[in-house]
Amino acid sequence: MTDSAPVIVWFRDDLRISDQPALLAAAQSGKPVLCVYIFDQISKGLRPHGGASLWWLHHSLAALKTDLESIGGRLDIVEGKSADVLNTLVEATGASEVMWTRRYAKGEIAHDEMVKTSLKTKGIEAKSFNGQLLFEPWTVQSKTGDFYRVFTPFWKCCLTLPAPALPTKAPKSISSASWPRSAPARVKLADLNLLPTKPNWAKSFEPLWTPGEQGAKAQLAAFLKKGIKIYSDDRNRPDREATSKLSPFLRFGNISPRQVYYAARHADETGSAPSKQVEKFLSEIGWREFAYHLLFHAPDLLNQNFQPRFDHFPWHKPSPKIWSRWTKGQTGYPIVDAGMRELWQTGTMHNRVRMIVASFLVKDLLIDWRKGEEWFWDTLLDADPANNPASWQWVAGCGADAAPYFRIFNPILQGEKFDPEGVYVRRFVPELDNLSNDYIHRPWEAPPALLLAAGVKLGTDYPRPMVDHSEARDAALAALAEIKV
DNA sequence: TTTTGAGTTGTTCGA
DNA sequence: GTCGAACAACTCAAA
Repeated sequence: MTDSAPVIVWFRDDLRISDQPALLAAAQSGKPVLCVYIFDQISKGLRPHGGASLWWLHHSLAALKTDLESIGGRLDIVEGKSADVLNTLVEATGASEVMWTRRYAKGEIAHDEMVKTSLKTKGIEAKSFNGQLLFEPWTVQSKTGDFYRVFTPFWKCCLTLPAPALPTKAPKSISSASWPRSAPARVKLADLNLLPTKPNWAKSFEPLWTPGEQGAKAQLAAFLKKGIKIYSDDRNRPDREATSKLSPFLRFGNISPRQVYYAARHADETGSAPSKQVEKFLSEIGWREFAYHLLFHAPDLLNQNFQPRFDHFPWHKPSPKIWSRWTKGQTGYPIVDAGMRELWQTGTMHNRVRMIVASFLVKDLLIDWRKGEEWFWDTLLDADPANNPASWQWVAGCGADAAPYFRIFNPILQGEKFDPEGVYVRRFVPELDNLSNDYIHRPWEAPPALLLAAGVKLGTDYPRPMVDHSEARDAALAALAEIKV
């Protein structure tokens, strides 16, 4: 009996088989391995997935299943409370060890700690590994022993630390343990009902994304071939193709940050991409690290203003009408509307445009950043427990950054600067297709004859601006002045 | 110990 | 049309 005691690998946000330290350790133990995914939307402290994430999760699990089978393994899926499932499973299987990749949100840490303790009382060892970050949060600190609140010194410090471990290959083969009758009931992936049906709003995602490890590798290869070479120059241009599009893969661990980091370094070393471009890209991976470290050290990042003086900020409670104009991309500012519609149609949004739409919600409409964060959490394929709140707080001005409070994005200027020919706007706001470049970011200023010729009837075909930006800016500055220290 | 300078992502105003 | 200053003021490293 003890000979066949299996090792359980508990998969969570690490849905891959290469550079997967928990899986590798299990394979190297020489014991039979049980690969388990527990679909858990109910345990206290674990944030339920948003809608778009569920779509990605479904396809990631399908891919992981195939990948595990290719090395002789299997993926068993169970629905329920993680702790209950694991406890029943170890009893049923007589497992000696449970292995997993660490996660860093407040509730996740507490939850996994609880699981670890309850396994320990049964004499079962739980081993956790780092597969999610380049540097563990407790290893990066300033000279005073505190955590960093500013990115540049943070990233500088990271780069002086011992280099992250080199990525490892997938185990060549694993021997699967059987699933005893007394173990929790397994479910088929399809029975989790992760995919939208009525209506299938994810249909437009399908041609754009291939979730899973193979898809991640293909995406990385495509980026290394093209985007990374112009990354620093073009990354802010939503009308061009320079971003990596790796974020949802990283979110679900279809690829590890170490794999991305070393692939980019390699591109630099072999001269296939200029250092300047690569360094900029690596610093973006650094921002992901920074967000995770902030979340670890300031666990209430999701709900609480990082700067407490914002606790008294006079947020407006949006009417359903106002709210739907932002979410549906009907604000009357073309760059904002293009972004919100891109999000709805593709499950992602260009980084530059995320800042613009977020600034518009928070500064022009004076709506609490937490509302925006929730919307993004539900609609983004890359909805990330650290990046999402950290970035929203950054835009709102209450986050970890010396962001001057007067940094309020002007949606017209931003559009003209980063989408000068309106290529991006026209893609997602086709009703403005025939409007000339001069007015594509400010249609309400276009001469009536021009609008007529372009077939645009303001207020009918395309909305007038829901607020006057200049007035909204003054209102935001006045509100910000109220909470000045 | 204190001081100084720089810090992802910006905008407006007036010369 | 371009350019610099001003907007307010915290963190962190280096001098």
